[in-house]
Amino acid sequence: MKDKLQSALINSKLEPALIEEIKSVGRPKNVDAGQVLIQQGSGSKEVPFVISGNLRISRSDNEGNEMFLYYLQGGETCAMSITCCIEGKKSNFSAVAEENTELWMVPMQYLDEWLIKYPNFKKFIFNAYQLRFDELLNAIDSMAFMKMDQRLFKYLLDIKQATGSYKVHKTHEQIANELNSSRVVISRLLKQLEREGKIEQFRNKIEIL
DNA sequence: ACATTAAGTGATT
DNA sequence: AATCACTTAATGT
Repeated sequence: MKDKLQSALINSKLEPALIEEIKSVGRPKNVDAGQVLIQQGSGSKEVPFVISGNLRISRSDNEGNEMFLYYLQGGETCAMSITCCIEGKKSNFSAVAEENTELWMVPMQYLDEWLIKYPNFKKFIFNAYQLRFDELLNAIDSMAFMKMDQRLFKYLLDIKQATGSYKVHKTHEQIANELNSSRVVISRLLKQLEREGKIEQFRNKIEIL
C-alpha cells in the first residue's frame, strides 16, 4: 500500500522527506464502491489522500437530495477536508466512493507543521484548492447556465474521465438523484442522446460513444 | 409463473 | 423541466 501511495504522489512534487512522513504517520483505508466516506455534517480528524479509485463529491441535504459537484481521483486530496480539519468544522459536502477506492488517512495534527516545514506542501494544498475552485465554478456554470441535457452529457463525460471507462453503471434513477432531477426527465434526455448517437443504452448501463 | 425493478410515454402544469 | 399515471421490458425467485 505504501508503494502505491508513493507512486500516486510521484507527480506531486512534494519533498521526499515529506512523502516519508506521510507514509509513516498515516494509515491505509479501503472504501468499497458505493460506500459513504464523508457524510455531510460530520467532522473528521483525518485528511484523506486518494491512492486509487475515486470519490464522488456532492452537496446534499437531509432529505436525500443530492447535487453532484466533482470527482476526486488518485494522487489528489480533498482540499475542503483540509480546512475542515484545521478549523475543526463540520463537513459541508459528502464523499462517496464510486469504485473500490484506496485511501491514505493522515491525522490532521501534522498539517500545520508541514505547511511551515515544506514549501511544496503549501503549493500542493493551494494548487488543490485552485483545482477544486475551478471545478466548483464549472459546477455552478452547469447548474446556472446549462440546460439539463447539456448537464447530463457533461456528467457522463465526468464519469468517463473519473473511471477511465466508457461504461456507466448506473440507473436513470441514480443519475436523476445525483443531478437533483427526476427519473422521467433523465430517461427522456438519455433517449434523446441515444437518438443523437452519443450514447447507447442498456439496462443498468450506459455506454458513451 | 409471478413479483419486482428499470425504463418508456402521453398528458398536464 | 417536473409530476402523474400508466405501459412495457428485463430480471430475480
